[in-house]
Amino acid sequence: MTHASSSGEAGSSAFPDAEGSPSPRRRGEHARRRVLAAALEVLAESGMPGFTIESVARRAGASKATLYRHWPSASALLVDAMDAEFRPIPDVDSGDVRADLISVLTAAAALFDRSPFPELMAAFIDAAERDPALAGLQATLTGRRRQPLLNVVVKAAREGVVPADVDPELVVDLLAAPFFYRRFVAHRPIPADMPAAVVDHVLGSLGRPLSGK
Amino acid sequence: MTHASSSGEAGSSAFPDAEGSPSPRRRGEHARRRVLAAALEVLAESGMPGFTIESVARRAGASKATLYRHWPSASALLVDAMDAEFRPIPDVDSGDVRADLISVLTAAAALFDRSPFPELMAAFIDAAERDPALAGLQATLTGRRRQPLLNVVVKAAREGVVPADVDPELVVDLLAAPFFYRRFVAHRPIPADMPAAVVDHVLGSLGRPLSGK
DNA sequence: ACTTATCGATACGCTAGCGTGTCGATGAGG
DNA sequence: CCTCATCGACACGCTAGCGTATCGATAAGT
Repeated sequence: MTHASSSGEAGSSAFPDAEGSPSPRRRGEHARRRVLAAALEVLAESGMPGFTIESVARRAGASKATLYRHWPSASALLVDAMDAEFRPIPDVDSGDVRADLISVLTAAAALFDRSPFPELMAAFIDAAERDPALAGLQATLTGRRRQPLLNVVVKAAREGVVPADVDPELVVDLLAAPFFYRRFVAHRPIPADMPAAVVDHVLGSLGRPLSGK
Repeated sequence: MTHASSSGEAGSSAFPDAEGSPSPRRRGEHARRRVLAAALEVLAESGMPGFTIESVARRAGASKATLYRHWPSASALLVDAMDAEFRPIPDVDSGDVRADLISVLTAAAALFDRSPFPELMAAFIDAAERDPALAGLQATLTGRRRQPLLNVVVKAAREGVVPADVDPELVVDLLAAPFFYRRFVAHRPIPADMPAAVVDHVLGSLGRPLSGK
């Protein structure tokens, strides 16, 4: 398989290497990268309705034939582009759990204010709803972005800063979710002190789990 | 103006009444309702890319001319359709704050499993990102759906079940957000006991606010 | 029963994207 | 320096949606 297929796992990012030729020409790599970047630009600007082979090719200064050479469909192209965009996020570990959480969440909140992330995210949410390959990729990418947060929470649990019987994944949900919710659902502003407020609420609940469960 | 314009406030839902005729014929109401229902079906099935005047008309068994008679654009039609779909949610007040919260969240979580709500929501998130009228409508509709939760929280604060100095809106965010996040961002399942777990975490944090704020 | 606004159907020219195919140009590997 | 895979460009027939216009049919109000 020479390109990311819409049914395959996310993140292969394999070159289009012909199986017969011993040492394939790699001139295509430049074109490929330009197309991936153009794809994200188009998606951010026009959303799924405007995400079109012709439109991406035009933006990339590439020929349609080149796109079809690399990807079998617009959906497959989108998978590759999104996978290339969202790289892993660096970890933090200052020793202070609260500070680390606030730091990560503040960085994340900043993303919501800067193009093209929110537009891409919104378009991707819609697309993933109807394309299983995109849904799987979104799950993978989300897990990737959750990792630093999860690491801090797990470490805190190991050190006893937080009770060991709580589900770390749920804690990460509680921490990260409000920002997505405000930005994409409620459409209300995210104040600068929101990361601290969220962290304090969640940490507070973990320090003193309810008895009446 | 005879129809909901894309720049107007949400929820006018006015009939198309000609200003000159004293007693306008209202046959159009049937057609109008069929079209609104069809619009939501199409949107849920095909997302924004497939949300098309022709497609909606076909589904509604209506003529394109009829659609253009009622709405100036596809966006205006979408505003009306979404506004008609999401009616206010009934309040709950059993006297038990925890039980009330869990009840509302469980009902909400059930929505995520049943078409066409999630598909509509996803499509709407994308659409609202690029159309200010839709963004405003989404904010209005979201506020409408938050109301029951907000009432419970405010009541709890008034009764002292919860400290009075917390921001009720933020509490509602913390309660509602994780479900949207799981469904549309993380693409992970929502277990049956998640509403209780979320409520307990959030209530726990409110019962014992952090000192280090 | 008559009037009349609204209806569904259908047709129009137009644009845009699709997916494929064919060029000559080009640039990296041998 | 030569070769050949890949490139960009362009053209093709096709489909789908756009927005407008014009019909006779229909059903509500009088």
